[in-house]
Amino acid sequence: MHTPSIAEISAPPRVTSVDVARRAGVSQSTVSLVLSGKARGRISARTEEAVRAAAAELGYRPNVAARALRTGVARSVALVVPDITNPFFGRVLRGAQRSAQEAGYTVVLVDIGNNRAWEAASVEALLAGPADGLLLFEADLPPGASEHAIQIEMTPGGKFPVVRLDVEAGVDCAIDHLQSLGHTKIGHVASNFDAPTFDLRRDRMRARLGDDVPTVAAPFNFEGAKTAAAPMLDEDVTAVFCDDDILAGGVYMAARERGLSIPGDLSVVGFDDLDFARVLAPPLTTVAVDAERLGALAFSALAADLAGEPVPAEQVMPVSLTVRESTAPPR
Amino acid sequence: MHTPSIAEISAPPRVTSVDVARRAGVSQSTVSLVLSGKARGRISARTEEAVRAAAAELGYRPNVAARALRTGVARSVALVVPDITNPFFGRVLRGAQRSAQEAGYTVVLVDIGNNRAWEAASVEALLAGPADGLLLFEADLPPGASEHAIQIEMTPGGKFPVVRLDVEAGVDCAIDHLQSLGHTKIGHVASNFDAPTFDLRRDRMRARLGDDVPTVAAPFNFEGAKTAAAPMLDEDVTAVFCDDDILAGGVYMAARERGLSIPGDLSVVGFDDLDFARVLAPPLTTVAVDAERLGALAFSALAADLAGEPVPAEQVMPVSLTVRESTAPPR
DNA sequence: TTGTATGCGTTATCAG
DNA sequence: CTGATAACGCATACAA
Repeated sequence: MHTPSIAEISAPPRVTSVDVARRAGVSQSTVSLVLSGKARGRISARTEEAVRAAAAELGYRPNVAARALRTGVARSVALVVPDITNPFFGRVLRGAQRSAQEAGYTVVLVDIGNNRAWEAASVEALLAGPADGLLLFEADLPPGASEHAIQIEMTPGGKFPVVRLDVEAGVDCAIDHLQSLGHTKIGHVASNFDAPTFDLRRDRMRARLGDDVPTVAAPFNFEGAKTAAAPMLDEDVTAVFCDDDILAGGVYMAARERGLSIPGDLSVVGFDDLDFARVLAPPLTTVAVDAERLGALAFSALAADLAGEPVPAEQVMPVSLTVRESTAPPR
Repeated sequence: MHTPSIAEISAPPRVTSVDVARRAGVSQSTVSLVLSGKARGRISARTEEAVRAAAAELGYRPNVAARALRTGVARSVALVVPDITNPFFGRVLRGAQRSAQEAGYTVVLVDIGNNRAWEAASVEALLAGPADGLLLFEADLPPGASEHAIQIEMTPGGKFPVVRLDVEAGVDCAIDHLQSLGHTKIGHVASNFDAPTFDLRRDRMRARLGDDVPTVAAPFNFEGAKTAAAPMLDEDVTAVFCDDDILAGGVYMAARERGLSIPGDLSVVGFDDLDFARVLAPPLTTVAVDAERLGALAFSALAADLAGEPVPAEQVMPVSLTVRESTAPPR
């Protein structure tokens, strides 16, 4: 029976490897050896057992700061996203965290908050931080920021390996679907956010439908997308492809305002398959992507890089079209 | 002109305070004094200037691990949330981060992922981590996990101060609104997630409408909420109050499936005012809460606690009803 | 098989 | 006003 003293209760009972050593009747280095798994064939089973027991009894937890200082690695990576308020990035983060946890890593999130001014400060904080590597979502960083990074949803050719969605295939299956329904007048509700993934969408749309495909550029929120998309509804189009489900939501609002019915008067296709796509009326046809897997894959790539293993310059993840009720033949 | 050597480019140019000292022609301790702002009246202005200049030229960045080891504080806090995929928590995180950044803190996110099994592991990782304090959203932690914590959306009386929304006022204004419209038969679409904030809603509903208020308990996703809420639509109710907008989304889906019109056949009120509430058809009347401010307030409380300042046992934040088009008089 | 000694980069105490 | 010097807790080369 162990009766904790007042001191133990009120002060953080920081127990160190020295405490464990004392308790187990061995030296501190032995404790370190055992607890970092390097005891194989060096420490007797009996001693090892004693050390583990002492550590457990004392509730020993290695001090990460000390370990990081000594080894030079923090076993932590940073994930930089444009807007954590967007559920898509939440999923990416979750995937990265799940994968990281298995590898004994911690991922710290840096939310740019769609705020360019903020970005500098965020990155600053991050650089000062103990991240061994970076997961950059649609972000570039000052050169020299870190040796190890993976870029997500960027175009290859830069300094770091990239992991991205097969955006071209996404556009293709959306357009294929619309065309097979009989649509010939298709518009593009594009994102006004300057990121390579949206360039890819634009280029693919033009490749498929010509350089003069009707286009509007919309901001990444429902209200803004609604006003930006409105002019598109006056164009002579029977269907629109939206760069993102958020933008599609804006189109729904604009259509409602004008008394246009979806899909009767206008077919709509989104991108991402966010949760709310199914509660829209009618449920949105959209390009589904596995955001969690994207995050997990990005982390794996970074982990490999940190371990000194080779990492492919580009990995692309498949996407697929989820057909719901926002698309129908033109009338 | 400084021509970087190969080594400087390929290896992380980890510059330490010793390097700065050498460059400035002073001792390392002088550098430390200057750069941690403790130079007031101890170091000459000339020396201080020289040190700063050297630090800037070299791009010096204090090593956080070393600092944490020496001082025992990491200037970092952890935020534990049930589900980062929910935009609400994204907003809370952003608020906390904004506030933390101003105070020179970093916030690391721990996403429980609605996964009870995962929770233990997450918490484990977190405890090993360098967090000075904890922001716990709807979470309890093993006692002794940390000395310093703030609980968010919990009931007071526990070990830690709490910051929460004025849920009772939220329920009240929702019910007031519905009653003033003429509704007398009001149902409750409750969350089946076991958290104090939902107990509060339930209790308040009963206080207002009697213990036999028609109730269903629904899971926190559209599809699940839809099936759980369906039976409610067979009840003799003309309006429902939903514990959350997500649940309200489920009600929309169920209503659509049965050919019920909102608000004609059924008035619906949500809670949280998530972004998608406005793109629903019709736009959702809901209790608006300032999630970012909630996060910011929670961090401030924790910072005060860490600084040894007193923290109120409970802080409650106001909410307000946003009336849109999902509510109308019963017919 | 185990223990001793050393240093990671900082901060902080104390002499000078 | 400034410079030695001693920890902080851990990992590891080397000695025993």
